[in-house]
Amino acid sequence: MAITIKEIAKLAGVSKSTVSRVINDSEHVSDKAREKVQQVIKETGYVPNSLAKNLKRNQTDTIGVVLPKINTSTFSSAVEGISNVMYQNGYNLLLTNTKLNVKDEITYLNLLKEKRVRGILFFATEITDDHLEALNKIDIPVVIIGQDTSEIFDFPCVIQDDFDAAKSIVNHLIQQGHQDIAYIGVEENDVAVGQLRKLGYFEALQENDLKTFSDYIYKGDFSIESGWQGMKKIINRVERLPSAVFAVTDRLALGAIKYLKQNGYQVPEDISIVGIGNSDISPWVDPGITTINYDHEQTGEEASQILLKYINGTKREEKKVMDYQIIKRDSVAQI
Amino acid sequence: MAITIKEIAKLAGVSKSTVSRVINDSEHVSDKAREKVQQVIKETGYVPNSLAKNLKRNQTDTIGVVLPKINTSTFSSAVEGISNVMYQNGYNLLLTNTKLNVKDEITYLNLLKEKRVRGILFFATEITDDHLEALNKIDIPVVIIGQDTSEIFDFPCVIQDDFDAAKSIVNHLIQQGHQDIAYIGVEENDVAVGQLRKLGYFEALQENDLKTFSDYIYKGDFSIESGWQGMKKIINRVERLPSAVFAVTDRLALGAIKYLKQNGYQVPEDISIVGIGNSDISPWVDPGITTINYDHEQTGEEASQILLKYINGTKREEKKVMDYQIIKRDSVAQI
DNA sequence: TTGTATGCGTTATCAA
DNA sequence: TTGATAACGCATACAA
Repeated sequence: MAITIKEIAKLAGVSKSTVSRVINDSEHVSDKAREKVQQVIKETGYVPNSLAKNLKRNQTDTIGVVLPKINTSTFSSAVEGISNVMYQNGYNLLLTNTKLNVKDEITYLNLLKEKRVRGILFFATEITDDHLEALNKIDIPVVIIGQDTSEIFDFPCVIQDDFDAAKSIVNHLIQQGHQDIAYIGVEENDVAVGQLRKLGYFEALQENDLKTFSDYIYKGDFSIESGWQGMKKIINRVERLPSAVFAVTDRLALGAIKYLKQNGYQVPEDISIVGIGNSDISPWVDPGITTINYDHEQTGEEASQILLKYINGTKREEKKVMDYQIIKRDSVAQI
Repeated sequence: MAITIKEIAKLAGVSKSTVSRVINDSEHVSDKAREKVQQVIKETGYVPNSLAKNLKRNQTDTIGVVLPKINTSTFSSAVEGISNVMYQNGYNLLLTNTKLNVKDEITYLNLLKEKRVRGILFFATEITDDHLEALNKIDIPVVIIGQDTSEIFDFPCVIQDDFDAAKSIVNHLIQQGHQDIAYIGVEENDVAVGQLRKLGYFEALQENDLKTFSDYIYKGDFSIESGWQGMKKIINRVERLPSAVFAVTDRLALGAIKYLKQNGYQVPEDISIVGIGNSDISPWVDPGITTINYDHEQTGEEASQILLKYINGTKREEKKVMDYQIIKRDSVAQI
């Protein structure tokens, strides 16, 4: 059992109140008493019990983070950004990892409420009725990251413009002369990545009077392996080879490139490839991947700022759409 | 202000004690009272205040994690493993990110003490006198990850066998006929990566009566860019080209490969390259990188298990050296 | 400037 | 089976 304020008081020959005043840099403490108390604290290595402090103050300095997977650069970068901002503002991070298990999200939301966290940063993938119920009852400031929930919830959200970004990168392909563009994506329960990026792809094609074929469409998961598999499936079943491939993430693009190289195709000479996300390895692989850059760290920072405003009760932004840029590298050929 | 047990009691027409018993699945509650209380809890969305509970019980279910950088696959994978084990055992994670700032480590250690976390997982890079002082006073179970501190501290530690691993992979190069092997490493304040891996390199050379030249040695940081720079420096200053390069991480290897390809060298035909770490992208880049596999997720899990044992006061392992394997891919040629 | 007393929300002890 | 009450460690209003 750790040492308490009471014992410090006894050792220093003062009352608990005086010790408390010293700890909190309060006025009205004689230099003599202050010195004595500080000395005793140093000797004993006393550290105040923040449980008691927070109970008394009825608020904590902890921010809860709910995220689907930690070891993915998108999320870990965002957490990096979050920790930057939150630490500067005196908050700590309670991290909960749902491992892509949607049910756990509800569990964790309740856990965070139990912990009386000051606010919650919620990385959403899909939003179910259970989410609705849990979030509506939570009574804690929440900012949602990654999915546009502005029409469902009264909470602010921070999103990438997935639709526009996908459309832009596919348009870039079209501008380079590509007409037969295949698609390697993910399942559609993830609205932002699975649905919006696909819609962007279709819209770009449509606006340019281009057709797509079901042969050209592959949906898998988020793994690099899935990109490899997708490329394989497409290559093997297709009548006419696509001249370009739009992969909805850089990791998928990397897998696709690997398959092509292993099977004697040159990238971009034979087939061009683009991704989305600008993974940290994308400039370094061969060829460097042309992609959309989102600054995930900045997304985390932005979401944190919005949450802080929310907590402090000042103005409340409803929806923040993060910027993106096309990064042109060497995976696209002009034809 | 959230609703409290007192109000639940009033609404349910029972005493606080009865509500508490219902919450904690205690015996000695009539079905009628139980039902009534549960109903009120459901209606109000009441969630117990864990601050008060923990204060009363004088212990928390929180594990503190101190780590130098989140968005690095080594660390984020380890955190993934940690969250696996800790969640299963009913613990939550309080995450602190030092951003490679050693001074912050001390700050965070104190913060975690203030929070009365149940145990600490400490990812160490270097150990200073300040660390010694802080850790010796902490009075909370700590497990150190990544650096061998068994001779300095009375805390358990979980490490990779960096020396052996480096020696093995360099030996593999030698077995493939390489004699001129360059080194791309990191600064030596990081004992495990900066010192031990270099020592393993030297020892492998020495045991095989091979020489190295100062021209062959480059030390930078952990970025992919640094691998690129290192390769450039070595290529440009060397009299005789090395036939192989040992990079102390896969990311450094990736940077080195990029430089070589950009400058007309073929990997592995002209120069072979190996790394350490088996990054998730290493099988997918071109060529696939021959490397040492550490299972970081498992490292996190192992450290968590040890911490749990420590917390529960059962047997205490002093030092756990994690296993490794050589993964042979396509970045090494036989000569 | 200092100390005493009270309460934060919960659990646990004891008596009813 | 229930309820009143004390206690956890701290901050604070108030009295001295």
